[in-house]
Amino acid sequence: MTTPVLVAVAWPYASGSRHIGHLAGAYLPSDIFARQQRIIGNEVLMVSGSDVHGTPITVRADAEGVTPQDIVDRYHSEFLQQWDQLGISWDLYTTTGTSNHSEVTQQMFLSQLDKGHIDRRKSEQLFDEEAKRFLPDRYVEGTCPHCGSQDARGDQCDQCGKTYDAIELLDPRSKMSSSTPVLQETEHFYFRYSDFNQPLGSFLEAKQGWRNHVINFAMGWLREEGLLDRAITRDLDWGIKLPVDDLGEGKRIYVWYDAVIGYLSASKEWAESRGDPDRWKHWWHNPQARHVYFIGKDNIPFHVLFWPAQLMAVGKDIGGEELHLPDDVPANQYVTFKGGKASASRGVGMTIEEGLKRFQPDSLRYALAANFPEQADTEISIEEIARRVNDELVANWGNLVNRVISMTHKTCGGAVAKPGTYSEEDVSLLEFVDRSLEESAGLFESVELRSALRKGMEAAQAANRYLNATEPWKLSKTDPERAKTVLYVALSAINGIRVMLSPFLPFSSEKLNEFLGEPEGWQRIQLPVGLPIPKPEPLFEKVEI
RNA sequence: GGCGGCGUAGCUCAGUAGGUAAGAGCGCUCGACUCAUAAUCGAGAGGUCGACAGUUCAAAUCUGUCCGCCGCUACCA
Repeated sequence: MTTPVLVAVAWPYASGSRHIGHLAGAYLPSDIFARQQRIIGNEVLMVSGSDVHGTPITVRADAEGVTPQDIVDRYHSEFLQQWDQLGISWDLYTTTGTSNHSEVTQQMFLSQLDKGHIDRRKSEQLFDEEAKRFLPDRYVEGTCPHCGSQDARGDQCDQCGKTYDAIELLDPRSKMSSSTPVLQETEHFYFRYSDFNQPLGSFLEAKQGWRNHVINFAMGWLREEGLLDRAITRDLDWGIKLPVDDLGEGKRIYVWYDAVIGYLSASKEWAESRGDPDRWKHWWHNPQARHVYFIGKDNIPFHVLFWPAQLMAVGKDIGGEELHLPDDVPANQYVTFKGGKASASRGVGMTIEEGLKRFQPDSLRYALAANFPEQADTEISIEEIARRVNDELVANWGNLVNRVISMTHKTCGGAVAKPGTYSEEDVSLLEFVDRSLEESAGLFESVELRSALRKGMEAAQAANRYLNATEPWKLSKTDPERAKTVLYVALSAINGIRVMLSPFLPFSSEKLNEFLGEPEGWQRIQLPVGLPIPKPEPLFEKVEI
């Protein structure tokens, strides 16, 4: 039975280059999971896109003297190119800048407004008169009201660690113009997240098998003070227009309300583009569907609390049925470099571009997958990646394929030879491979990708061990028939292992598919006798650093 | 400050409901092999499981305190 699986992937912010941490946190795990789900026959819809709204983009645009759209275009095209190079298999990678996304966002907004889950409130905010802009906390600095530190950030003091509201800052300064911001009243729409504390509690309590840090974090948040209502509009001219004009000009829907809506709007866009506009309902109006969200841990509140609340709040207003809530949110923790969180802006770690410059895509994918921060923050470095590539990927899997193909040419004339009767060790190896396939399938279900990868590598190791034990290079002289059987078994093992590794290593797997054929399900299939095997060619290059 | 997490072999990490003498991969040492990108295979060395105290017949696993590190703390998303 096939299951419709929505693979929902965090929307990268088109405000700058993304780094290896983002890759290991969301984009790679989602792709690996999606590829495996496709092989086992599930109906995968994998969507994401560039998040084009938000203050950092407008600030950057101002700083460079270009338009926000220029910034968005620059990074969106950079992302597209990198996804292509990395083999990220989106069904749709779009942006939040489409008219479709605006429409869906406005539709949700109106529904929630109509149901009373959105209301209007006035507040006083810091306003930069020079830049003519209301200032998010992050763009204000000043003197800490607690410890007197001179350069405290707008929402938290790095010196004493205390948090506060930006309007409490003594001697506030705008980071945009260095002028002194003034308090100005403004009115905004608020989403009444507090309406959903109870339903969210029930929703989360019913969840089984979620990662500890995800469920702990969400439950903790609810238990502490529950969700507070949050303003979902801003005084901006960059963002989705409001579908009502109650607040006058100069207001836009704010990014963190609309970005998560991208999962739904992208699903609709995908359905529209394939000429089947209602197809999205197969995932969103289907209780049998499975929605898996791939995000970094910084995104947990948005996907485990805010987004489900927003979905609940529309009821049956979109498409006539309730919208499917998240089934699993296997958020990854952080990849760290020299103990610190990766950050492109602070120059910690490596951008995706640098990673691709140094390593082949499959090599980078392997090394990161082997180090996915699924349980805890995981330390990584260029040396670690190179080590994983040279001492594991090349030495174990790459070498296995190479040595077997090479021997197939020397003793079987470059084609799969007819095997004789299997010995005990032959059967035992193939059973090991088949068992590994089963076990890795289970690990994929629980999104334990690191362990799933290990299963494949263990099988490759078993095959290497088998070769050392059977010594087909000697048999070819003493017992050619037996040598052919051994090589048949070894090729059969490879035929199973490559299925297991293919979600992780799409490019090199494609090379194997060229002669072994596309995987037919999550299993090892019978190798046809006489199948031509191409000349050996290393699957992966060793890297030097 | 509050909340969450982490601290296990040289490195990167697993350790499921406390219970056989603490695991894996890589590295290292020794040995085997030579088909293979000096790759592979075997054996071995290596840890008072951050510290201290407690619960228990029994704790890396539970409790408390402490030390160190990281993240979040709602206007970064």
